[in-house]
Amino acid sequence: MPELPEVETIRRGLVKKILNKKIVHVQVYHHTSVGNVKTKFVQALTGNSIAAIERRGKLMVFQLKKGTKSVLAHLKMTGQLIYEREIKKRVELVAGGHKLSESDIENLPNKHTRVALVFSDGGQLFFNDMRIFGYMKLADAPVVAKVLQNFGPEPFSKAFTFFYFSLLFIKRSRALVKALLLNQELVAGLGNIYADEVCFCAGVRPMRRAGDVTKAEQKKLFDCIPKILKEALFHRGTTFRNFLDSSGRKGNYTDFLRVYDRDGEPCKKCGTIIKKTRVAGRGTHFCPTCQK
DNA sequence: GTGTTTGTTATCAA
DNA sequence: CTTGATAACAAACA
Repeated sequence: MPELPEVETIRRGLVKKILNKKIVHVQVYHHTSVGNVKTKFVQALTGNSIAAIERRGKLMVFQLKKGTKSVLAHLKMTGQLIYEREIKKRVELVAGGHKLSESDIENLPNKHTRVALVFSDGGQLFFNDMRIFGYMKLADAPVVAKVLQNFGPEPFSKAFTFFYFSLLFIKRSRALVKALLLNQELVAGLGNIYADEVCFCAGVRPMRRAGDVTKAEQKKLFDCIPKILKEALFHRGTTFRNFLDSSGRKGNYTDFLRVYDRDGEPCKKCGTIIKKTRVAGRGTHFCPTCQK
């Protein structure tokens, strides 16, 4: 589940790898992944290059150099954006005895590859997406602006203030804390993993009503959001199932998770067995002792 | 065959 | 119109 730390890890990797490189070939293996406009997609990208890569929440915006259009890339649940250098260099690396990850050795494209971009230096960017929820879609400036407008503040930005955050608990007093954290229009970038981790960090149960959360607890949640996300970003994200970064490497935050996917295991803080339940339609993990 | 996984959106009720 | 709850989507795996 690529959430803010995973998407940001990918974005930073891609900035180093593909920025301003000429796209010489575009292969679309699955037309719905590009919004059913395969021909337009190929035409807009071929001969063009990516001038900037921005991120808003879990959405990446690839700004094209020629023209005013951008490509909106959303990985949803199982999307990957993996860059590989030309085959020759990979063979040399293997011959040189360097350790490579599974996906470096794996042959791309594979059966889940939906789009491939080939650059003039021989590098290739593969968009893999097992479940086909994700997309790479062309969008002109007004559409991009409209889409970005629907996002709440970035947790690392100045716009994310405690004044704003605490107001949410009044305006959305009947919502569950978990639902509030997952709502991209309120706060951008949290998904199922980090919503649970933030709740543990703050000592608040995810199934509480926002209106019942005290100011002190709101403050803890507010402080925990950037804290947990920064921690995860430092470790290059969490690989629960599908996540790989732009080099095909797994995220290292998996070992640091306190509650997510740890049901039946002892709490790292108090030893109580972590429980799993369903909140806001999602699998939800919490420590019955540490979280009130 | 069944249940489960989740980001987002559609749909419905209040 | 707003808010909140829930189903649906899609593919793979235990």
